[in-house]
Amino acid sequence: MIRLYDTRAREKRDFEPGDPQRVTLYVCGPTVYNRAHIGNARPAVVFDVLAGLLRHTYGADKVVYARNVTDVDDKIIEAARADGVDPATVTRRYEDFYVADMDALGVRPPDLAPKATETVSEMIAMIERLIETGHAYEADGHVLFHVPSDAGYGELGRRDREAMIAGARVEVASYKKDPADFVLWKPSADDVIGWDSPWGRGRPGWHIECSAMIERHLGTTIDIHGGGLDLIFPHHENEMAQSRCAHDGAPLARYWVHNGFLAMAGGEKMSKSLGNFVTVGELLDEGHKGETLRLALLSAHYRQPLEWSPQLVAQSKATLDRWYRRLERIRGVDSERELPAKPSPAVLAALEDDLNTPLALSEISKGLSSGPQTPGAMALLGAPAAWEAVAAARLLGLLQQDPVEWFQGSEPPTSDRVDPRLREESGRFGLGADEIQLRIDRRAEAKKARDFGEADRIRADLAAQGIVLEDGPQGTTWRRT
RNA sequence: GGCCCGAUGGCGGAGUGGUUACGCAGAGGACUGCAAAUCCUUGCACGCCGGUUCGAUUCCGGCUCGGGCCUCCA
Repeated sequence: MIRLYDTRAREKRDFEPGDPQRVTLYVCGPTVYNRAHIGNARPAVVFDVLAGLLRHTYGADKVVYARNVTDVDDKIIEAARADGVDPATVTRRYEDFYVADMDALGVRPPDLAPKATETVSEMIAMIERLIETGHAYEADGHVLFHVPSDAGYGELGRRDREAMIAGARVEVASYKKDPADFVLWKPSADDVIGWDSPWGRGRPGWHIECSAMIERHLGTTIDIHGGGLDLIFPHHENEMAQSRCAHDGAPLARYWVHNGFLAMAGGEKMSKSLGNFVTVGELLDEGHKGETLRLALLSAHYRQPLEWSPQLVAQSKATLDRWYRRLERIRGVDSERELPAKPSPAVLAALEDDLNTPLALSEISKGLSSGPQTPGAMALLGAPAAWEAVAAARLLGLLQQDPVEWFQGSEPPTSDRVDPRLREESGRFGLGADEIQLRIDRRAEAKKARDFGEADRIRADLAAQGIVLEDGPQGTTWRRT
């Protein structure tokens, strides 16, 4: 039984889907006008793990996971104007970056990635329904949702009317009937992207986008709606209100799941507006592997704050190095010897308890250490616990690579599409495998001649280029640091 | 100001009314020509003040500190 902390109930609840044959998950995706920072990647990774768990539990073909792309937004319009291009150029560019960045982090593509610009007619239809039922009104070219018309408003963010009005620091537009009313549709000037509508040429407000995309692709009431903590109010509150009012009171989602934030050194939230962020692309360009970043993101419980630091990344790398060595050992040298296994029950239990990834990771560590310690013996003898730990790691999107590739791979995942040859020439990847083997052979000869000075020189020279040699019973192996 | 979180060893980070987290780093040992890796051993903890209890890091209250939302933001 999966248990999830439901933001609306403010407690962990047993998860029961409306229809186990079709479990629906919707997560607010990126607004594509700039590069994703590592904090933006947290929900993508967290909900990727949740989707994986749901698929494991209900069957891969029983889960529908949608993560939208917001490709119409005032920030996009600004960015396009600044670059002198049209918005579609901006959104295409950054959507490609987003897909590549998430792929590097091992985030499996969602089943559906609906775009706001492709759902405008549904938004208009939903707005019309809201007007008909008295929950929205047209004013001064805008259409606004009338908050007092919805008795349930405020239940997610736990805000009463006074609090909302007191908190509204923004100047209240004169055309609003109530200070809490929010925009469903706004007019577009001639030189701004827009669509024809019963209220003139304009564009949708942010909140209606998600409501319409959910309705179209997943249905009236979905099982889980996810996103970052900061979306609770106003975004999700508004989404919830719109959908409920457009659907005769049917709730938008059975469970609301929100991830906590990443902080930078000093504990302050990482955010675009504060400028204290590091992008996924930058981290990849520094040579960090996507799986390392993924492990770092999963090292804290998803609702807890997580301070991003070089130490966190280094620690994650060290952990994965160890795990890959164990994988190498339990598997032996022959990759064909992989035994099929189910994820270990302890790891599943941890994940089922509100996605307790730190505990899950700890169980994986324990599992990988179990069984006979002789190379290859586990493959022959079974060592079920170790194999179950491997399967569990893979459920989390870790240990996806071949160990040889992990340690010796010359092609770190990269964000931009740079011709690999250019990087090779620039010395970026250092020595090739053949050259390294040549030096190892030369060192072996020196060792045989008991010329340890020369042997150590070769080793030190390689080390300076990021190549570590390890002498084992079967000879010398190497890896990149 | 309103609402809401958090505070665990050198660091990261779970968990629990009385017993072990786990990982990283450190120390000692084994192995090694020396290393690296690996294995063994090992030290180090529950913000402060009260309360409940036979017993609290764990429950309750208060305090302090930190953070988030209330405005675009994952």
